[in-house]
Parts: sequence; structure tokens; C-alpha cells
Amino acid sequence: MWIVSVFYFCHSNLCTTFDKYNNFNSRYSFSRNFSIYLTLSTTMKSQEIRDTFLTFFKQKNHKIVASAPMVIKNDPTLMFTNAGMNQFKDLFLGNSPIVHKRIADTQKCLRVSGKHNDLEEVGVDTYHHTMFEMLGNWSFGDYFKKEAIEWAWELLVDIYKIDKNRLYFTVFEGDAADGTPEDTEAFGLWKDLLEKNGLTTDKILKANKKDNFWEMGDTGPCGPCSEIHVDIRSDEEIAKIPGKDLVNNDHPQVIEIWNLVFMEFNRMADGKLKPLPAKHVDTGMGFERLAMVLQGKKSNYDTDVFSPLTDKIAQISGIPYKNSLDTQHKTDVAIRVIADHVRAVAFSIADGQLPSNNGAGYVIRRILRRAIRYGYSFLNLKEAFIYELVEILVQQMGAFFPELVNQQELITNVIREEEESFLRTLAKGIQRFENYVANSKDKKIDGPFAFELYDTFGFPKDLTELLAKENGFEFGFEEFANELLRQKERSRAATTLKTGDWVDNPSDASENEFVGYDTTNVDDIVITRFRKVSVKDEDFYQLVFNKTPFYPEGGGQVGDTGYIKNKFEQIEIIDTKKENNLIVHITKTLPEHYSDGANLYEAKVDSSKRKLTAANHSATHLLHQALRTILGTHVEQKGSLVNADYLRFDFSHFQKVSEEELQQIEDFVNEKIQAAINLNEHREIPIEEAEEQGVMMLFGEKYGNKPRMIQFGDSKELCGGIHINNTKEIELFKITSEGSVAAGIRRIEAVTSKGAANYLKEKIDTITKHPLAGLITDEIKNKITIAQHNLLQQYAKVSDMPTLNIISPSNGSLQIDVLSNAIADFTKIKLDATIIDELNNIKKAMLKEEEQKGKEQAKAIKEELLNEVKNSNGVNVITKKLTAVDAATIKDLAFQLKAQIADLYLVLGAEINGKPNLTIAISDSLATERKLHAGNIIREAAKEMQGGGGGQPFFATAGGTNLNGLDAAMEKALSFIK
RNA sequence: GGGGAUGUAGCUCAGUUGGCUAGAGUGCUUGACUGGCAGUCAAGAGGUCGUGGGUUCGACUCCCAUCUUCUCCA
Repeated sequence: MWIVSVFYFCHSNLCTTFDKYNNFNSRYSFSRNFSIYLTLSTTMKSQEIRDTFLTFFKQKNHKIVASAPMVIKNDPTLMFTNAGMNQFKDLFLGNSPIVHKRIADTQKCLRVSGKHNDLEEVGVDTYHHTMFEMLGNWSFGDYFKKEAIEWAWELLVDIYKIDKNRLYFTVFEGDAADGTPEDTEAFGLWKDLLEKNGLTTDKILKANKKDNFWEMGDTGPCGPCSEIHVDIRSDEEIAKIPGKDLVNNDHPQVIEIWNLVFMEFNRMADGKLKPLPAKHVDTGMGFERLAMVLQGKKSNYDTDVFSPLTDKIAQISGIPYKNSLDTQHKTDVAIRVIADHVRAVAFSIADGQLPSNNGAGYVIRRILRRAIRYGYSFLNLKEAFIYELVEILVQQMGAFFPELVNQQELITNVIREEEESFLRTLAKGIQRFENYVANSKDKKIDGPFAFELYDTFGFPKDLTELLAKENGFEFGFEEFANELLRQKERSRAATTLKTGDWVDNPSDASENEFVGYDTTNVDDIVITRFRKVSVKDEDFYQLVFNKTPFYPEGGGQVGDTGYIKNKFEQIEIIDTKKENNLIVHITKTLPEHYSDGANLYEAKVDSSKRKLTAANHSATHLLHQALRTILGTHVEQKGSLVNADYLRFDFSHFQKVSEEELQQIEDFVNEKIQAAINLNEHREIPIEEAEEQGVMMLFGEKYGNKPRMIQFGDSKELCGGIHINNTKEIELFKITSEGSVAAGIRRIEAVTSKGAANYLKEKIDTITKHPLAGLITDEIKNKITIAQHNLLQQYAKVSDMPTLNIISPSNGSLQIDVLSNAIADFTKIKLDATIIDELNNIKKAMLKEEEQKGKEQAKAIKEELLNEVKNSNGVNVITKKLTAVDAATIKDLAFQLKAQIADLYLVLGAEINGKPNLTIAISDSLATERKLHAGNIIREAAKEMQGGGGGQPFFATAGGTNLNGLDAAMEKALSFIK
């Protein structure tokens, strides 16, 4: 599940990949490296470019680490890794101890919006991407500008053999308003290097705050940076315009490839800068761009990172990729879009993020749909095809990113399902559009209509535009943009979150120690810092302690609640979360006596809630084991929620889990509970050892190198959550539902201990105490009895079982509404479906019977009434006050008479449930000829009985409150014909 | 998290200011006709109008709550 980790991690399956860099005796050893560089420098494949980078920094004593997952799980400000530094954020913020001072890696990143990127631009040009790799080297309080700059030169010029004449370097020019000086140090370092290599300082360019001052966010670590740009244009073009004039000018062939960030300040909420105690280096080099430069291409998409994909797309669509640099070349743009997006989507799914309708999942869905749209519009691909690219991607990148290989089937299925669903959306939208066009007169697509298509039905705006054009229609751009703006403002207003600065409470105490595995109660708590957070109109406070027993939300388990108190005050902790490795306690009020150092707080976790949560968490592990045992080892956890009330577990599996399998799973878990297995907690197990023991590890999770392992017999998982000490504390495990959440993903919900007991008790009570009397068949009685029996057997395993009165259905008459309620209740408790079906059948039969009775009754009355027809002025008048009939029967009667008697004027009165009811029917011809309107007539007549009514010209009904007025109302109705 | 839409026959969907005995097409059953591309014609079965409340003489229709599915924004 989740791990309370120090920063440094190594994923199980990735460790092997990285050993080669970290082991000096490997084939990438010192002595052989230079021969690799020399032989490959002219035709380096992308794999070798990546290897060379990592090996280079390995030789400079850097620890090589694996890419962190692209999807971020415990940072509220970020959904995806969008830069190499993300996984080191807590180090820069000082929330975690620094273990390795020098690190290098390649990091999977995703950018869809923000200052660096805009989804709608990707694929149009030749060098922006959604998903890309960022090569980076880091120094945490170790080396600074000198080494960073010199090594960058060495790698690019000496090893990768990039022509030094084509390189340019930017340095920060300073900003008076900010109080930040010009970066003369970086300037001097570049100057020395250039002069040593026979070049002059005209290769160094000064850049402003916007381009060369890097900030992590509105607040936090920041500093000047120095960028390396490369000019890959032809000699003729260079002769026309020198490269230095095109740097930072969005030229597709004069591009930034490496950014060296020198972090030396901390930005406060008031905008002021404070020097950082330790200076850091953070660099990022775009892998795909580097490949373009080294492979002598003019476009990232022409490198071997993308060409297998563009080839395959061309093959599927039958439209060749022309390697065009023209942004108007629609089919090439479409091929680039698809090649880019399939990478982003596939890697996200591999990291556990499925397409969905909100949050990170929605971003993934949008990316995928954009790819589908381009294929649909420009490559004429009207059926799912993107899923076919997964295989190519896996062949190409699976060796370095094993998560792709392991999740290939899931990725393929999910993408195909999404494609099919979106194609349906498109088909519906097109139909709607065509309706609109058919009914439109002014040859214009209104903005609001286009927006409705987009907003409500998910139909892409540019497709509407395209269709409009094809039909010779105008498109209401401005109105559309306005609607979109309003929508955005609504959303923004709903989610404004203001975060204040941390307020430090100086003390000698250490910070942020988690002691909750061993205790729920600590009495020497110091509040080390706090801040105010405002969401909409509500204020909250986040508190950080020196140490805490409160478990922060993570690994699917909800955060602890409880309180802290001293002799002055008691403050409720309403939730506990983790932000950048910092455990924050959320309260509604700010403690007032936090600075009185002598008055320590006592912290107490709500332990009954935690115990139930722990039982559910341990049960989740057993469930996981059961699934893998019974369904197969393809089952992998895809999501998990554990709280005091129930547990929810999502996992990969491609079909419905059958009733029998569910029963087996339940039995498996209950057997483990009966076996009373002790918890074996390995709090700091070396990851290698855990791996040897065959521990469950999850893709898309990052683990420390000494994670915590939770073991119940054969069930072994890396997990930072809270567990019970022996499985018998779970008492009973009961699955409450099984269903699907996405393509290839199933969800099981279950309850344990008290929750399971309550669940079963409710079930039994519902059945046994239901006033189901009389007309139930023996067969159903038996079924209910059997169900009771089964439940009782399971229930008997639970402590303090109440005694049950099993009532057998006695004689009496079964009412339809009683039966209806029974069906509703039984459905709610998910009673055996066959029982519910049978009850439903009985109900249907009874309804039918009742309807039949009514019809027969109507027939009988009709015979009677046929003898009472009075002809007056050519009109056949029938009037009668009926008893013991219902509204449906009267209606039926009226229509029967109307069908049989010409020129009919029918007035019927009745008492229904103590209230008067009046019905008028008039033959159609009569109504037309004499301009009679039953609806209007009845409205008048109903006044006599304090009621109202209405209907059509030939049939109307009315009700009232005064029964005594019924006769008068009937008289009134008759008066219209006289 | 916020907005919009959606739920009616096995399936695809109509149902317009509350009252048209809840409809169409398709599928199904039965029968008749038939050398023609989805053969034709006729008859029939099939619906808790998502669920729970409320307003009303009367709710598929209006109001409130809730669930499903879709969708946009963050």
C-alpha cells in the first residue's frame, strides 16, 4: 500500500535496471565508457543517449535513481510530475533528511497546461510534448554553480560531441524590484570555459526574470538559472541570422536543451526573498530534444523515440508521415498528436491512473480524446485504433520502463474501451448537430448551442467548427468563448484555496516524527509550526507537531481524528494529512497556548475508530491475497479505500467475479481470520530482502529503500498503514458489493467486525420481521428460511449475537403495497436475486389480476348503463353515481361506452377514498359539432364540490373535497347539454 | 470540488403550459401472404416512466432529496 518513506526509493522491478549504473563492476564501468562514447557519438540511439547521461553522472559520484511515478499522490498542488525536481520537493523544503547529496536520473514528466505548455499546441509544432523524459542531475547542499556548469559543458561538447559553435548560454540579468542581483558568478564561469575553448563571451546572453529566474510556486525555494540553447539550423540560415538573435524566441530550431537552476532563496508569502541555508542545484535536460540534436534531426518526432509510432500510425491509416515541419500540414500534425498522446496515456495507466471524469483521470481522458479526435478528423480513422500502438510502445520502451510490459494488457484494454466510448459520444454529437442544422434558418451555429454540445455532450469545439464549415454555416466564436469563460469563473470561485505562511514556533524539539504505530496517546506534544488555510469562506488550521500518534491519510487509509489538550484548552483534530512528507493536523480552531513552552499538549487518537479502520485495512491485505489465490496473479491493486465503516478495493481483472468466486474469496478471508494469525511487522526491512521474500509491490508507488512490510502468514505487503495485531480481531469479513469501475478494473466493497455484524443483522431483521403474510408460495417461504439459516451460520461466528425470532409467514391476505415495500427492502439489503425475482413475479401477477378485475367490473357496469341511456335532442345521455369502484375502472368504463354509443354525453360520479370524483366523456363528433369541451365543463362543475379538474374536449376528470356537493356537480355538468 | 445533461418496452428513442386509457421504430411470439435484397400484411406479448418524499382533485410531466450514466471546468 503506502509507505512512510524517506525520500530515496527504488522500485523493485526497477532496481535491476539501475544496478548497472550503481555497480562499478558492471559493463558500464569507467574503462569502457569512453569507447562507447566514441563509437556511438555520431549515430547514437535514444537508449544510448539516456545511458550515457546516467553513466556520466555516475562517474561524478551521483547516485542514479529511477523515475518517480508520473502521477502524484500526496501533493495537493500537483496532479502530475511536471519536472524532474518534483520527487525531491520535500528535500528542497527541508521536510526530509538528505541521504545522498548527488543524484541523477531520467524522470517521466507530463505537462498539459501552465506556462510551459498548452495541450492544444502539442503536435502542432515539432518539439512540445505532453509526456517527456527529463534528464537531470542534482546537488543537495553539495556542489554549486561551478561544477554544474563545467560538467554540462563536458557532457555536451566533449562526450555528446555537439558543435560548440552552435551553443548559447543565458544568465540572469538581475531584477531591481525583487532585490535579486545579476548572476555574475555564472557569467564568469561560462566566460572562462568559452575562452579556454577559443570562443568569446558573445555566446553568453543576459535574460530577464521571466526566462531565467526559477520559482517552485508562489512561495518556496527559488533562484537564478542558466540555460543552454542549441542552434540546429543549416549553415545558410545561420549566415542570414545569427543564432544569438533567435534564442528564447520560440524558434523550433534554436532551442533550449538544458536548464541549470541554482536554488539559493526562499520566497515568502509577502513576496520577500530569504537566503536558503543550503544551496542546491537542479538541472533538467529534455531527453527528446537532446535526441533530436544528437541524431541530426529537425523535429523530435523524427528521432527513434517517436518514429516507430509514427510509422505504425501511417500504416494503420494508410496516410504516410511526411516529416513535415509545417504546422498547417494537417495529417502530419495528427500523426504527431497521436504519437505523443499514446505515450502519455500509456504511462499514466501504467502508473495506476485510469481515465475518468475528474481530477488527474480527467486530464488523461482529455489527452486520449484529443488523439482520437485528430485521428477521426484528419486521418479518417472512425474506429478504435490507438490501442494497437501500445504494442509498439512496449517494444520500444519496455526495456527501460518495465511497468509498461507488466501492464500491457490493461493499458491496451483501457485505451480501446475509452476509444469506443468516445466514438459513441462523437456519433451522438453529430446527430445533434445535424438536427440543429436541419431546423436552422439563418445559417449560423449559435455560440450557446455549440457550447452546449461541448459542455454537456462532450462534443469537441473544433469538430463543430469543421462541420459548420462543411455545411456553409457561420460559427459564433465570441458567444462560445463567453460561455466558456463563465464556466471557468464558476469553477474557480468554487475552489479558491488560500494558504498562509508557516508560522514557526521555535523550540528545541525535533519535528514530524510519527509514533502512531506504537501508541495512540502521547503527552509531550509541542506544536512546531502552523498555518491558516482558507477554502471558500471556511478557515482551517494546519498544525505540525514534534511527534505525533496521528496517522496521516495515505495508502488508501483515511487520516486519524482525535484531539490535543493541555490545561488551558482542548482542540479537536478533524483530519490528518501528509503534504510533501510533512504530517499536518487539521483543526477548526487555532490553539492559543502553543507558545507556552512549559505547557505541553496531550494528543489522543480516536482509538475505537482507528481499531475498526485497522481491522478493515488488515482485511484488505487478506482480500488481496484471496483474489490473487482464487482469481489469479494477474490481479493487481488499482485503488483502495479504508475507513472505519468499510473497505473498498479496486483491482485489475477482466470479467465479473462470479457468485461462487465471491463465496470462495469470502471463505478464504474468513478462514484466515479463524486461523488467528499474528501480525509480523518488519518496520525497516531492506528492500532487497523484502523482494526475496516475494512481497507484493505496486507499480505507480514509490518505496523507501528500507520500507515497512506487513505480514500475516503468507500475506506480505509493503505498507505504511495501521493494522490489527492478530487476524482474529477482524472477527468476520463480508463482501457487500462487486462491480466494475472501468475497463478491466473491478471493485469489491466489504465490511468487517462490527460493521459486518450490523450488516448481517440488518439483513436478517429485514427478512424475518417483514409483514409478509399470506399469499406467499411455499417455495419462497423455503427460500427465505434457507437464507435465514445461512446468515445465522455466519453470524454465529460473531461475538455477542442477539437471539432471533424467526417468524414464518402466517395466513392472511397479501397487499400489493406490502409486497412492493418488501421488494424495495429486500433489494436494498441485496437479498438473493432469485427471491426478489419471484416476489416481483407475484406482484406482477397480482397487478394483472387486479387490472383484469377492474375491466370485468367495468364491463358489468357498462351492461347496466346501456339500459339507462336517455336520448334528449339527439344526444345520448348517461348519468350515474357509482360506488365501490376505482379511478382506473371508471376511466376504462368511460372509454368502453364512448366506443360503443354514438353522440354520447356521459357524466359519472363516484366516491373514492372518501372524496368525490367526477368524470365526463363526450363523443368526438358531438364535442366538435356543438363546441363542447369536457375539460372546461368539468372545471365549472367541480366548483360545486370544492374541487378542480380538467382534461381534453372529449374526456375529463375532476376531484374535490366536499362529498356533499357531488350531486350538484353532476347536475351542473348535465346542464351544459340542456 | 463546481456546472450541465441523462434515466420511459429486450434495444434505440418520442412524450410540447400537469389530464391524449403511456407511444413509435426495431426485436420477440403467432398467423396469413410472398421470387426480391431489412420480404409484405395482420394480431399479440412486453413498462415499479431510476429511487424516496412533497405539491395537486389528478404527476412520466412541477418541487425537494438521492442514486446511475455521460459531459465540461478546476
